Amino acid sequence: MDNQEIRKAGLKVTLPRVKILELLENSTQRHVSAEDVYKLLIDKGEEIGLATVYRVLTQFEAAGLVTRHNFEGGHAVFELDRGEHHDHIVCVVCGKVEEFMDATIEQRQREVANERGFEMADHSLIIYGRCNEHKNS
Amino acid sequence: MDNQEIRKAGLKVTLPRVKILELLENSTQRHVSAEDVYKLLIDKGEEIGLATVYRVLTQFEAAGLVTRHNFEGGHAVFELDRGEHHDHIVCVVCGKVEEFMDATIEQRQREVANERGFEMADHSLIIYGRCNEHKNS
DNA sequence: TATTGAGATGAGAATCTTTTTCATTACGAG
DNA sequence: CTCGTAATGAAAAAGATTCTCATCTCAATA
Repeated sequence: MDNQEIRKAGLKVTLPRVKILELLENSTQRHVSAEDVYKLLIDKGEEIGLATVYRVLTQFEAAGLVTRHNFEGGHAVFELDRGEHHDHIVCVVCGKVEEFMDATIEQRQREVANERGFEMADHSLIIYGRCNEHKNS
Repeated sequence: MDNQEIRKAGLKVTLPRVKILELLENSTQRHVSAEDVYKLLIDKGEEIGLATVYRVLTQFEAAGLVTRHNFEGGHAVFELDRGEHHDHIVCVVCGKVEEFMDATIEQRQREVANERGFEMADHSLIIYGRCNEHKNS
């Protein structure tokens, strides 16, 4: 239940927070911007402020409920954390995003960090390329 | 010589472009924002506009002279391309950035892309962790 | 269940980054 | 050296995000 997740994050269970979390859970789009969340909620007839959306998403990020991605494009997108870690591959033509997880890469990253005296906490890997439909363009 | 690089990129050799390229070559900081470039040049007594800095950096990126990174922080940073590709490992405490290149990871990335029908054009890998001096914090 | 105070919200202002507009200027081909 | 095109700078505009502050709401407790 949503309320538990919010409470576990040390946040009061408020209407805006519940609405945003619900939307993230039910959205067909994996990656949504703050603006997206705001518009989707407004379209659904909910009453919410853009500032609140930004605040809540940042809190959710701090709580580990969502991940913020700085893809290209000048604005951040958020993704609900469903437990399974993965990286992204983005088509530079149509913007399609696919997810993947590769044990070899994960493993080597940890090793590379250690070799340099770092203790890996997290990482961000984005592969840019042309998808099947746009290999020519 | 700088002028050759600019000319090769299909751009006219103008004072602002030369100044920016010189600065990138001589800067001690590997990663600079457009704002950084602008301020550094102004401080050196050069006459340049911020809009020009943005324009030129974008052109340099398109020409493959520099790489734009979307680290966290809401603003892009640029890095002079010195030929050798590399990825980054960033200390989440002090912000120190080190570079690395790992053939295994590079190789697997290409494979992962192909497996999914993508033709890899580029990629961005950033490992976040705690460096030697901040493993405890 | 009513009270109440800390924390949360919404609207709009403010801030920051980046892009656009447009009149002026400078490169470089001839 | 002349001239057309591309480049520049300043300021305005646009876009993303944060801040301010008066108001409201959750949830602990009386």
